[in-house]
Amino acid sequence: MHDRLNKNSMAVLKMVRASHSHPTASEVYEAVRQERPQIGLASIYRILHNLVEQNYIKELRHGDDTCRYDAHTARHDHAICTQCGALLDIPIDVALPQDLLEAAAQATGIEFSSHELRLYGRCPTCQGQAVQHKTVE
Amino acid sequence: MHDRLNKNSMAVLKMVRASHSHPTASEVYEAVRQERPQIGLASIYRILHNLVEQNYIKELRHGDDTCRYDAHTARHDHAICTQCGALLDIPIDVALPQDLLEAAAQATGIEFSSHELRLYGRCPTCQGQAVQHKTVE
DNA sequence: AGAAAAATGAGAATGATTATCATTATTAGT
DNA sequence: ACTAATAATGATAATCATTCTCATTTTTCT
Repeated sequence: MHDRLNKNSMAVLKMVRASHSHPTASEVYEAVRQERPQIGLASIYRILHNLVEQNYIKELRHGDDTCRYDAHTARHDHAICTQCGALLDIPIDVALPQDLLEAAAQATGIEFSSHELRLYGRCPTCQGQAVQHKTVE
Repeated sequence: MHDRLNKNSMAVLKMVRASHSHPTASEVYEAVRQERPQIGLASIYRILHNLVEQNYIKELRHGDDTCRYDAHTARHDHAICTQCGALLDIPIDVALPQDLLEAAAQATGIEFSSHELRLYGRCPTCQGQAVQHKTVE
């Protein structure tokens, strides 16, 4: 565990930071290959795990079986499309009442440290597709 | 797609309902095998998917790579242990202000239909273990 | 009963992730 | 700078949850 990042790690971190679409390990691999063609997929996984452990990035999981990465490490909330599964960042700060969060935590006995709000519904793209679908048929 | 459940499906549903621990497909398989020893794992997966589709149960996913099932289909929130990954139901209704949810949905453009609050922190078991760990060492 | 349709289970296939390990790069001590 | 020790790398095999395939069995309908 070192503090300083080497070239491979820097390339991975830069890629995740540049992407706004929560890339998967494979997507990171394909993008980083452009700059560092000799890098292996195993290193991508290793480096992503290290970056998560060192808090440079966060790991995201939802519906599908691949996990995604996000360089936006500050606490924020997500919207999940019930049709296509897309995971969107909620771009505003949703200030939930602290007392409600604490009451909920107390009800389970956990030592409350953070939270996330998830909204479910059809994303703008899928709403558009649904309309188009109807008019076409 | 039928309305009526057959014996295998009933056995699976009963097991998921009886369990309070969000069982995985393998756990359901092992438990259902006791009553119906000839059942195959493929059927467990098929039946679980059908039950989800027919809204008898819900599928849950968090940190690990296995998906879990829950017969508690009413909207409710979860607490996730940051140490062991346990997913606990929050046993009270957390009434978040509707206007905040709607504002958040509007910010992403999704057609808001439901939501889930996730709390993160150490679960009671892990809190206990941490204390024990310290006194032992 | 008998034909058609659906469900079943055994095992193979898939696909993301992890482990292994020989090789290469980096660091530390002198 | 020179070597010994240590860590990082990448190719490939292994793992494991889940899905697919398909021949057989069960159910449904008449």
